[in-house]
Amino acid sequence: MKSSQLTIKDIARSLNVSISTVSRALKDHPDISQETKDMVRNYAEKFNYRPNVLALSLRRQRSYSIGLIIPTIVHHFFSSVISGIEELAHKEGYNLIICQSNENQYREMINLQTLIDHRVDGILVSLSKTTQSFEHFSEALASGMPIVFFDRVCETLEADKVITDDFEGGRIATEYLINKGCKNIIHLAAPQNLLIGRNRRNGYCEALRKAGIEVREDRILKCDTREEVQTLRQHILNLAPDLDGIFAVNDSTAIAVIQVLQQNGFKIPEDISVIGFGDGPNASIINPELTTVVQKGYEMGRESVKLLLQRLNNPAADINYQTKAFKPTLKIRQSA
Amino acid sequence: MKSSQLTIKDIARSLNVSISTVSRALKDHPDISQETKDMVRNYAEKFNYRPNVLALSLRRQRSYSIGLIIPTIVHHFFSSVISGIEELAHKEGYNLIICQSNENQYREMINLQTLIDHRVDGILVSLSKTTQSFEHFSEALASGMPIVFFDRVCETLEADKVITDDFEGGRIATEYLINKGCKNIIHLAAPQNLLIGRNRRNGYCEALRKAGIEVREDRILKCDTREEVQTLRQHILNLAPDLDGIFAVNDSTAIAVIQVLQQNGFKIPEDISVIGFGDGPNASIINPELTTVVQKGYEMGRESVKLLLQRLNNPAADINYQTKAFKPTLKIRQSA
DNA sequence: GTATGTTTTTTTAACAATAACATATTTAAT
DNA sequence: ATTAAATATGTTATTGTTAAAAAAACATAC
Repeated sequence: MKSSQLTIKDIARSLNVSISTVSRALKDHPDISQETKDMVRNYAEKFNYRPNVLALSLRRQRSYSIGLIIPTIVHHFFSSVISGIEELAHKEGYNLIICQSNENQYREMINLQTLIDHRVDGILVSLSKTTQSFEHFSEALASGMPIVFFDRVCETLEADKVITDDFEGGRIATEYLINKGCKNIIHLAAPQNLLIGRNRRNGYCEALRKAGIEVREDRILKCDTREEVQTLRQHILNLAPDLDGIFAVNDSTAIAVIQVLQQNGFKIPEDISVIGFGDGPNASIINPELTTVVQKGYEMGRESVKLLLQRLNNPAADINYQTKAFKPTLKIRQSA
Repeated sequence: MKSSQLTIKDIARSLNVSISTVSRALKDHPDISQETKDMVRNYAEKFNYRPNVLALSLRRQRSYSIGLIIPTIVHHFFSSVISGIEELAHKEGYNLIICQSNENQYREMINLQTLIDHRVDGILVSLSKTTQSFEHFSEALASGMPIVFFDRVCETLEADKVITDDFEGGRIATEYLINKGCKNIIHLAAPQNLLIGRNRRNGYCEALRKAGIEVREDRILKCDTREEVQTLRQHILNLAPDLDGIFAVNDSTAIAVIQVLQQNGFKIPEDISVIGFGDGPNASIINPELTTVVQKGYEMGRESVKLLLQRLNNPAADINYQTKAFKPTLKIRQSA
């Protein structure tokens, strides 16, 4: 921004009035005469005056921007969330500062500090996979920074949260497999430090228990990426002959197993039924199309912003933290 | 940010020194005694002083933030670009304000104004599909705002640009089909107001011409989304018996045609070879895996930031605009 | 013709930080 | 002892904007 923008000071000088007269004229303050208002506004319009948001933020002690800390941007679910956040935030006059933690706790801490330094009015966070301690967040919360956690949240942090009912998701997926007649179902699970990991797993266990099927630890594998499926390839293939169902913690893992199994002669869903979690666009590209738990990223993004704005607009507010849980549904296609 | 943060003023008051002494002590100014420096810095550290970036930006007339206008976030290529941008920008001490144009020119104009209002130091843009006029950008450029366009750029705007060599991409894809023996190749094209649309198409035409194959207008269909494939479904199926090759302007369109063709008994690649453009994760999920032109989103994002920073750091600089073109390569899989 | 009231405008301070300039010490050199 | 230089600190102005307080300017009433 070389040729710096026009300021009210410039206008004041040109029009031979004081700075505050210009300021008030522009915001239609009743003290200013119509004549002066017209003069100022015509001038402002003519030379395309635009208020300096930085100065406003400093003055108002409110920046009208919100920060986002997200584990990875290149991910269908997360990018959907971002899209929902961006949409509503801009509609409400806030702008969005994005930080990527890259699934790294240290980066997450840096990101948080950056956003606080930039005096954002509030922060939206989905935890990184490797985050094991939460003091950085509890400190920020204690200092009065409004934070809304979404999807990957922490049980012990008291704050507003937006989640998918992951337990229910795991439960209905597994129940569906059981109803289809599956008796030997493995679960490809997310890291158990993540609440979503534990919840989906617990939902899986609950469904088995309810059906009177023994929950076996050796049938729960920590495996939540395409790459990990490759790593565990042989192990999975060894198990496969005894299996009739797989519940994977996300779509890409589900798809990766399907591919591995198919390459080794297993028929999906005839030999083994597979269910994923997420319902991204990939789900309808794989053959057979993937049966999966639907997770509404865009809506979750919007809801997170809603909760945040609620907190921003309600004054001190009774610290009555809300958790909004989205009920997952099962999208039935061909893989199970 | 209720309990407002500590300021140098607070420190000055507590320590009974002047504000500027604190300011200088914190930045290790040689005029300040070691004693005072230690005192101030200990205090600052103890009470976790953090400078107010807003005030700094205002003072320095530089915000250390850059803006991004992107057509859609939920898109593998674009989210890869965002990821690359975020990565480098933060590494270089800039933060990133994201705006989504939603393929809408009006939104794009609003986004641009928002970013200018926020006094970002520079802007990164990929044009929306519907953008037909470019005055908003040329005005901003004229006023001295550094802008780097990437991927979807405009020929007539003088600015730094980062692109894929789309002509070359279209050419090598089509050439590969021809070498495989295809003689009846259609092109599913992007809107022709987009330069990438024209370039990919021209590359396609060039390859045909070089091989002595007639370029037929009725073999170029405007069709660049999954949905449009559905709309043109019947038309495509009518053409199909005469075809042996398809070059689609992006992966999702390629995949959608493959699915439509397969559902109607055509064998890919035996009956018809299909090539896409992009090389997203979907490409290896479809069966047969998609042969496609590789487009490096992450790298393009980084390169865009590099060009922008170059311009920000070079003073007035001779207006010597650069265009960085990434040479595309063909990732050969099974669909062609 | 002064007091009071109303309207309109200007001045000042503030938001957080910094740079230029000014001032007060101390030290060193003559 | 005097002065210059070096050292350390404070004051003021600045960035762009707004709000509160102050001050003009003008009008009306007695």
